[in-house]
Amino acid sequence: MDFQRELKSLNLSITPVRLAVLEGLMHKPHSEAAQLFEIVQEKIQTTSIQAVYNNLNTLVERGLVREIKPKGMPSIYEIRKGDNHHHLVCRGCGNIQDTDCHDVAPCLAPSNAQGFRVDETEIIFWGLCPKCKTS
Amino acid sequence: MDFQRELKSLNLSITPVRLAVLEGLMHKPHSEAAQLFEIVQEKIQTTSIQAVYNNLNTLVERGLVREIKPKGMPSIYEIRKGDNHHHLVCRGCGNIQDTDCHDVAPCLAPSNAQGFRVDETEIIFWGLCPKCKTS
DNA sequence: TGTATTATTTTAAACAATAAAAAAATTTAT
DNA sequence: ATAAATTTTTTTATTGTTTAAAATAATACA
Repeated sequence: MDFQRELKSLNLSITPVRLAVLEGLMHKPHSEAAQLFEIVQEKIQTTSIQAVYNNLNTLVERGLVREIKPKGMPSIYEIRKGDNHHHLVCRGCGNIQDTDCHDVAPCLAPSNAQGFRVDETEIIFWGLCPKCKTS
Repeated sequence: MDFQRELKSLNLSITPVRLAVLEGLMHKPHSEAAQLFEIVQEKIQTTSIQAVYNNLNTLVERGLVREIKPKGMPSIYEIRKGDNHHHLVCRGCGNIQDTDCHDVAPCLAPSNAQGFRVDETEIIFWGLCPKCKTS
């Protein structure tokens, strides 16, 4: 994925921190800000968590990154792909997995939108992952 | 709804604060903790927000109350009903509305559970409410 | 009624995220 | 290539939400 090109097309400056955030997300999807900060820090020792938050926020605003905020956990982030996938979240250990949306319809249409203009459907499947299931 | 009976069957003490929290939720669903605190305070002037949080947490644990945490907003709470309804959330003003689940299947079955034992499907429809849509 | 348990109050603290402003880097236009 | 304008980063501080801990009070149970 050519992040430089992506950034340029969004009129965002190409900076080392920004690229490191995107590469970090590419490499470790579902990372939270603090984890990304550690990853970025390996490349850029002088960086700050504030820079990570700043970048995550602008990238989310511009639609390049998706933020998911399961309750009880800090926000986690992933590169936004063209697909419409959802998430499996383990109540035990917080492990998060992608799961494809098998049908577009239920994802776009609430049974009664009550006048809302819906632009996104967020689905979280809560449960226990294979490991936590047995213990 | 007989909250006293409900609490008793869960082996929870029946206390004024706890009843006021439940009545508050009954009366104003989708309230956040701070709002509930105000409501409870009208009846019990000496109460604390900590008591509200404590009670919300135990009620959520015991399954009597549901917590929804849309990103960018504090948790909001509602009495858990037998149904499997979902939520419309306005990006503009934070307004939250219930919407029925028109089909059980998509709510229970991810296309690929990857070994997870799924026990709940949480769906948030994001968009703009009628008011925010026009402005 | 007395004892054990549970809840409440109070005070403090943790945690996640945002705010603001100066310094530095990047982009744009010359 | 350079200067000016813009954007980003760093640094420091702060906010907002929620949790923690311990003493006090209330409730439940025998």
